[in-house]
Amino acid sequence: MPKISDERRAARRQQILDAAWVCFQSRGLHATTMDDIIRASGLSAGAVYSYFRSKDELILAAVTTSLSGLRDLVEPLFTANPPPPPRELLQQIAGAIADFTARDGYDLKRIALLGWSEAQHNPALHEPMRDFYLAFRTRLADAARRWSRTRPGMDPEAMAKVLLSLLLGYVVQSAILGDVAAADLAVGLGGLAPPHDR
Amino acid sequence: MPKISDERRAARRQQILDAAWVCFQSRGLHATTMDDIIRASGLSAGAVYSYFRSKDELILAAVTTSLSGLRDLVEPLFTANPPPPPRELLQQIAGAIADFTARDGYDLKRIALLGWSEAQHNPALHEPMRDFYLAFRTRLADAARRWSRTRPGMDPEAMAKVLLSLLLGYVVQSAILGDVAAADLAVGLGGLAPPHDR
Amino acid sequence: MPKISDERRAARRQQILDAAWVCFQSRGLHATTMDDIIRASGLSAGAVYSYFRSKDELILAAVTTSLSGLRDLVEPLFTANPPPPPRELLQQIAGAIADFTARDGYDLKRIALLGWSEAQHNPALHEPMRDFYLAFRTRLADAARRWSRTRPGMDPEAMAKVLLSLLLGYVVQSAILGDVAAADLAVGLGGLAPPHDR
Amino acid sequence: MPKISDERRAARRQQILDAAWVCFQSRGLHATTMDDIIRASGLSAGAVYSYFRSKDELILAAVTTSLSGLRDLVEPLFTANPPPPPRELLQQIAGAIADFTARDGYDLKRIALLGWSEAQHNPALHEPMRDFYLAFRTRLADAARRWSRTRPGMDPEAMAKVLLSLLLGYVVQSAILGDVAAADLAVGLGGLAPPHDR
DNA sequence: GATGAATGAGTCTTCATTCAT
DNA sequence: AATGAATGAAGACTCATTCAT
Repeated sequence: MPKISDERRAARRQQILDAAWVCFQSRGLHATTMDDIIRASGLSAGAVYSYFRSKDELILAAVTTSLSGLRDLVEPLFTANPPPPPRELLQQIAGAIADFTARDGYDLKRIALLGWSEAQHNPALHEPMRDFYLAFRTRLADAARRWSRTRPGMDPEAMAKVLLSLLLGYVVQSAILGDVAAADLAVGLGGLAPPHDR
Repeated sequence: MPKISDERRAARRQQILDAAWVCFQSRGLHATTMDDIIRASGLSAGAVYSYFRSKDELILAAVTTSLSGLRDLVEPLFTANPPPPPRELLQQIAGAIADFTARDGYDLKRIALLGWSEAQHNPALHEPMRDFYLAFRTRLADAARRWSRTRPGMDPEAMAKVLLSLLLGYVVQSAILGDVAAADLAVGLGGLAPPHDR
Repeated sequence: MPKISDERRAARRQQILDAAWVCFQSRGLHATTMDDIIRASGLSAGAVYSYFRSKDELILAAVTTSLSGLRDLVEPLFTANPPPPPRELLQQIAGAIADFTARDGYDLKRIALLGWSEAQHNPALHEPMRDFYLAFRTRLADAARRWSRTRPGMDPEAMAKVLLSLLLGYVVQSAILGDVAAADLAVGLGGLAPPHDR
Repeated sequence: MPKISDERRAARRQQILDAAWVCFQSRGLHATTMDDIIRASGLSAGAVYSYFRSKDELILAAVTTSLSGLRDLVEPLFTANPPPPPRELLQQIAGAIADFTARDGYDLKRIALLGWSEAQHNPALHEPMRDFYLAFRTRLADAARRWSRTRPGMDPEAMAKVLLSLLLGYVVQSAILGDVAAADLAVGLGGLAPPHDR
């Protein structure tokens, strides 16, 4: 076979990555064997290893690819000026996460947990993940800063931390309990916060 | 009469469980070998296996023990009548999680991620975990219900989902970004919610 | 099984080493698979790996063990005072090498070639081998120095180099052509050297 | 008519062989992968395989080519009539081996060890090698026979074995200890042999 | 003719678990 | 009851070779 085109190469890579996602999701990162992925990808061991040097590299690629896919989905939501009010923005992002999930048959929410867990002991994974969530939180803080203009005295950083927690927690709760909808966040948030408490 | 008293047995079990936690935390659930745990526990392979039939059983015990430890810590916070206002309760629980973490040198927040991840593919783990968080959320809904009395029109179930998300997300964010304090939740929550958004 | 005695451990090690020698000799260092050795040793993979951490370590042990075995056999030949004349010493050492060979069914001469070859690209092997042959040559130079007393003007270092070459070359020639006896060295040496040439 | 001229074919073959030598020397026969050679040769896998059917064939060609290269270098030394005296001939041959070594950046002495080692388990390699050294020794015996005319009672065959041993051992000692010069052989030989011993 | 992507059998090594002593 | 040596199935990865383009 002569030199393969770049698109073909990229397509093969994606084909392997997709196979990996499916396996990772159904068996977990470590319980998935290379053989699982190889079989699922429909390629040979050698072919898979010519695209990804090791299982670790495959895990890294799978997680970072997923991260950047999520970013592409969420990024547009931050361009509105002025930003939608907190609860609406929250619902939009949570909705985007849920949509991403539906795509291609694997559940981002469940897979996110795998990545977070792995990142605890895998610095090569932790670093890009940290960068991603930091950048994400910065976006949220930007929005919070603009909300705060109309009502001073707020702490945009803390608001961003709360918003991010809400989203991350939504993912966890969905993965474990499975009965949380994006809309619940907005609705539930309405009942909390001042002036009700205290 | 057993050659080894029940207390001694329980102590041995805990000794193994502690060793397992330390290993799990620093290496991850799957990357930790039984040999790691055996060595860390200071016992022999046979001894460890006489207390836990398999690695899976050890993982299960480690996770459920940790879950019930957390419950014991959080439970008292729900007994106050009337319950503290949302933001205060939130901070108390988050504080308890952080305290639990500090205990014994292992970080519950980081370990929680391992358990959630594992539970995605381990039904024996998923079930008790689901039960735990469901019970936890019920507690939160109870509190929400009582808050709602003074101000009707709220949705206690949705409020509980938001509170739980906030707490779970706090754990994730702490584990990945590491710069979130229990107090941030209360502060940040103040800036969100009505009447500001719309 | 309780703790194994040191002798038993050493015996097991030797058992594996013997199996390795047989395989190495008949298949070569690299063409021998760990599975070959495992099967030949009559133990399990895990058992073999509990005695030798890797194939490289096994190769190293096999070669250095053989080297020190040879040393033990040759060392006594250097204790005679005064040393036997060159041709006699040569024949004694070559004879010892041949004897070593006969022992236990593997041929040191053929195996030596494997070790030399491997040492070219394996520093961990090259170093002890270099040390061994350097020490060996020092012994030869000591003997040469004593011969030189009765007839000055000789160069003991060069004589040692020649003697060592003769012995090493005897091994190579035996391994490749197979028709050289220890006695040939002494006989043939008689025809060379002054005053005949020039 | 072939698309590629015979000279071009021969040049390509040599190009591959050269690449192989460089790889073999620096990594060893087995540790060198076909990919190493392919890359070093600057050709494609298919091209290399069109010149050599297998790695074994490449190894065989590399060794026999090297052997015949050495023969071409040494052969002229045997044409002198009468032959130079033993020590001088020895030094000339050893010098030729060293020169061959210097050529093209690979060291025949180190590579010879690889070939000898491989020949132990590779009959296709052992046979031509045996033939080569046998022929070489015959040349040496011829010379010895002529030396013996002036001084009867010598054993030309044994003398040839000693000379060959000396040369082979010189190669080994150079490869392992690296501090032997061609001249050492002649000098050292002077101190051995009768009438000193006995 | 040439290319180099793909193949897949085979290698080394690990590790949960057992059981003879 | 306790020990820890032994087991062996399985996993990640390599590499000589082929063949579609």
